[in-house]
Amino acid sequence: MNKPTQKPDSQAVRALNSARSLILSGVFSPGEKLSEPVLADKLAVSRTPLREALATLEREGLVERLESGRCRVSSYTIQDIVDAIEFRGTTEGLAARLAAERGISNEILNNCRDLLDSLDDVIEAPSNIDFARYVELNAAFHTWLSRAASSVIIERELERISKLPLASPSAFLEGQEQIPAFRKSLTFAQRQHRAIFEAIVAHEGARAESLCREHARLARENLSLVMADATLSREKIPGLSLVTSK
Amino acid sequence: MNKPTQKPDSQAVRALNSARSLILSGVFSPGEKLSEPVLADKLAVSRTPLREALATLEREGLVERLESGRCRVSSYTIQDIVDAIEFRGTTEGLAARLAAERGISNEILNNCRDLLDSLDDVIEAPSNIDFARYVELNAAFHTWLSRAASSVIIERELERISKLPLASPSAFLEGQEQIPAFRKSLTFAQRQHRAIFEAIVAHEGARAESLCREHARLARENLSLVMADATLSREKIPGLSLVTSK
DNA sequence: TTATCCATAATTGTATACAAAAGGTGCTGA
DNA sequence: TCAGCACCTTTTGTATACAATTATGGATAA
Repeated sequence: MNKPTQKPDSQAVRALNSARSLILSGVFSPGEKLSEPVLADKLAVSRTPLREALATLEREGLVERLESGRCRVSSYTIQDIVDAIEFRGTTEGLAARLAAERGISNEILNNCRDLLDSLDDVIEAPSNIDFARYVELNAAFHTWLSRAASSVIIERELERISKLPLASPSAFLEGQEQIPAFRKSLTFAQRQHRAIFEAIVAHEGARAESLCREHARLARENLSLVMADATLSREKIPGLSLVTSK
Repeated sequence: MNKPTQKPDSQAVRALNSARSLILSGVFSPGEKLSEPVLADKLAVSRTPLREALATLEREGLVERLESGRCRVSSYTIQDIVDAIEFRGTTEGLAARLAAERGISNEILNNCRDLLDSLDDVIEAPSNIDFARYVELNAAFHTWLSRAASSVIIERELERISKLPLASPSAFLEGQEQIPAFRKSLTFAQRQHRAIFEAIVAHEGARAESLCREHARLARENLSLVMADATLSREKIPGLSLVTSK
């Protein structure tokens, strides 16, 4: 039997999730100062768990602390986002290289095979693509990758990096739906997924690494598309409101 | 005029520094559970700032939280340390590659030239090497490197990575002093410093990157030396007490 | 002896009070 | 007009109290 009773979220966790989504959805603007009593009141928690939540948001890069101790919503440039994506690509590349060099168990390999087959099914669907399912499977592939090196350090770091604003592998997928070249892009991404996997299986560390880096460039392309296309609903993409033009 | 009056450390900062050094120096053993009231009493702060300090130590990887909410001193395997060093090398490599590709200002370049010259002076000293000075300059070089890409994201991440247990560029230098091959090792490291710098200047991104990775292998070698040599005073190296044999 | 259960102690999560510091505002004086 | 200052407000940092949860230890029964 699994545990049927899971303990309810603590106040700190609730405050964290609420505050995070308020920031990512653009309710608070970059640079805006946050008052602890005011925010605590809005989120219906006391200052103690709220301060804990703010500390977490600070390490996630959504908020920064001034010397005075006040909290401010972070602000990023497009270059910052590009750098964060590059950083993720490099670290995923490290994970893939180590996985290739060290080898991984058949069971874990098969997990990924199933994932890739499911992704193929979604993409080759005759009717419309089940978009939510693609996002889910894509995230699962990247989670698999973060674990492929069998290193708790690297898994932890990749999990952290994916929380950096707009650095996650799924960050720009939401906004992509209406873009014409969309289906082709997904097909290409899936080809890269397969290639990364095959390289790992074949112990081709260098190839696995550079494929991962190139794969991350897709996110960068999507960033460009999103920023260029004024007709796109930019506010749909969580965290994009933190990006300032300057 | 600079600010003559710097505000005193907060209770949270004092608690953080005290607790960190207690853990790194091995006063607390890996796996040991920490009681907030007891620790707060020992550090002469109340629980509120102590909890803040513990949250910071958690993100630094020195402490982890059980599902019950209790705090436990983290435990690492040698493989974990190897992975953390590899991760640092990869990220420093990214910083160096970006610096090479993007170019950097003459002023910043000259800062590094001065650093490297000073390092040469220390190493080529006729009498004994000023060890503390070497450690200081070496750390300065790595800080310079973290800034060379002109990316706040990468600078921030490298700063974080250097706080992972035993992943810092200076982590094993303390224990190296008595090792015979010591001076040769420093000379070799300094050659690598120069080569990394020259590669960045020449916009040779790939070379700068792989040199950084290879440079980080020195830390791995030192780790092996320290673990192999039973005569060495392992307790001198901060954080090594967190490494468990299994 | 070993497992189970209950009572007790200790621990964490949270709210709140208060002091110190920072920020803001309007007044004064040149 | 504008700089500087005093006063008031707001905000953060910290201690502490209390409730809910978790660990502990011992007694009891198989």
